[in-house]
Amino acid sequence: MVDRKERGEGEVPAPPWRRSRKPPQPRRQLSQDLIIDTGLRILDAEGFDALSMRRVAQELDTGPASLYAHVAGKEELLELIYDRVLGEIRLPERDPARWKEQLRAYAMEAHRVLGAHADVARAALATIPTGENSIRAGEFLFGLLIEAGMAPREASVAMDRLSLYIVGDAYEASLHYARMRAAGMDDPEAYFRSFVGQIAGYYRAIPPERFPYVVKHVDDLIADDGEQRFRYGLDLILDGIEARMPRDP
Amino acid sequence: MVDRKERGEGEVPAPPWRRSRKPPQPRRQLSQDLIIDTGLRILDAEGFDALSMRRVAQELDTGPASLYAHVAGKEELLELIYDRVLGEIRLPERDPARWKEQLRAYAMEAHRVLGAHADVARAALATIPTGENSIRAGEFLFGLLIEAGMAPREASVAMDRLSLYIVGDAYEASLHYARMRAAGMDDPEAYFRSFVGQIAGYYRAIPPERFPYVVKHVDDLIADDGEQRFRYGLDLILDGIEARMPRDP
DNA sequence: GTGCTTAACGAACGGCGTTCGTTACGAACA
DNA sequence: TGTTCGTAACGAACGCCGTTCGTTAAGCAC
Repeated sequence: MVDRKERGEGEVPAPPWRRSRKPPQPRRQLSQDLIIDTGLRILDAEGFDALSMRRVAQELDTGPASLYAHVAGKEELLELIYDRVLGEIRLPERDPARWKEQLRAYAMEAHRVLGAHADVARAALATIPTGENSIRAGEFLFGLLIEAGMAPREASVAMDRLSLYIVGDAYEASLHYARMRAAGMDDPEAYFRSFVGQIAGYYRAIPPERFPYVVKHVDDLIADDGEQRFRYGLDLILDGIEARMPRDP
Repeated sequence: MVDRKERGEGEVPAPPWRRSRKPPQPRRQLSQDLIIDTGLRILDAEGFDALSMRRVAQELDTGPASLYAHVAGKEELLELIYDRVLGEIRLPERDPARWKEQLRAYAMEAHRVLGAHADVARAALATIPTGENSIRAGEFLFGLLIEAGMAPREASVAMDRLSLYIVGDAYEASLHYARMRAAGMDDPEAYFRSFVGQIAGYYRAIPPERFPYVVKHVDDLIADDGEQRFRYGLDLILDGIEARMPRDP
């Protein structure tokens, strides 16, 4: 069956069972890095729910199957994206004398980075920290606590709890972010006000004889924003760690 | 190809265009409660990923569409299940003099309940607490802190951070549970040992010149189990709160 | 130039949440 | 008692999803 292409009059179409010899495709060059970048871009721009293997593939002008040569699956992709974001965390030289200050600075920096890539936190909690940057952060925290005088075994748990707090808070924040997006808004400020208003209205409507404190202090329940809450909880934890440092005061 | 059922020879099937007048269906009686119960049962038995609208419907011998008369969608179903589980938390009479003790007991009780329904925590973080039982718990914590002398505005944040810690920890634990299930195991003890072994092996294989503390103290990093870690972090937070109670020391 | 490894790919599978339009039950009403 | 009617139940379908299979073709070693 010869198919003559290009302006031959009365061109006979190739029979359907004869698969066309493929138009000259340039064959995109994929790589794990490229896939991670693309995934992160989608995550930032459209949110966690929009991130799918198909969506990534589409962005790269290919089919979903092509990704599997570079990435084991969606879960691994999420872990890789997470570790890439962790790489944005800047770590100072360790200075054990100022351990508390440095621990706070680390937490705020991590909080900032996870906030900048809001939905990455949704991938974070699902992950066991085995990436390069994850270990890098772990070494920093672990080393800092040990050098400050804490026993390694205790330092391990303290580091773990601090990390859980940071990621847990970021996760919660990302859910609000998702709700905002779902509501079609894009100004966090406006969303915060509308959300807080809704909650306040709801709380004010519940029976005060059963839940007197909640109803009475609605305004206090919604007073602080995410940033202030994060700092408060962070200080709780840091003070607790300080109290456990040997020979501190 | 006629398949004649059960010894009635040559039974003529109804013509396809004549829709059968419906066999006498009892028409199951659905209800929101029944749906929540079923969902929780699936969650406990098969895990978060197994919970789907279709799976719930199948369990109730119906189609997924039938559920939507009682439940707005999957998200609402998850919130309802979560609130139901919160209902299992037993709350004591408030005794402000023993606020710290009661706060710890609450945390351990909540931890226990969320542990008993492992994957519910996966639904919990995604939820904004508006359920009856959620408010009940909030009223308890909020009231306890205020009666113990904390300003309502600060009590609000402290309660929020404590709750985040409890749920965040449960969420993390549930992910390990899911991994265990995915690995085909069903003994948490055995899983814990195998998991810890893997992590230890991995950490021991990383370059010690770059990550000296992590490599040197691998054994300390994997020493404590989830229960011990939870208590440690809980005490960090409670001590921090105590330090902020007016005229306490 | 030839063989071989392997990235890229098209198509399909089974599952998902949700919606649409229809059916028939049971209560309200005549 | 007979009829109407709101609505729970439902079957089917839509448009997604993650992943796998088998094929194709590009680039490299020889």
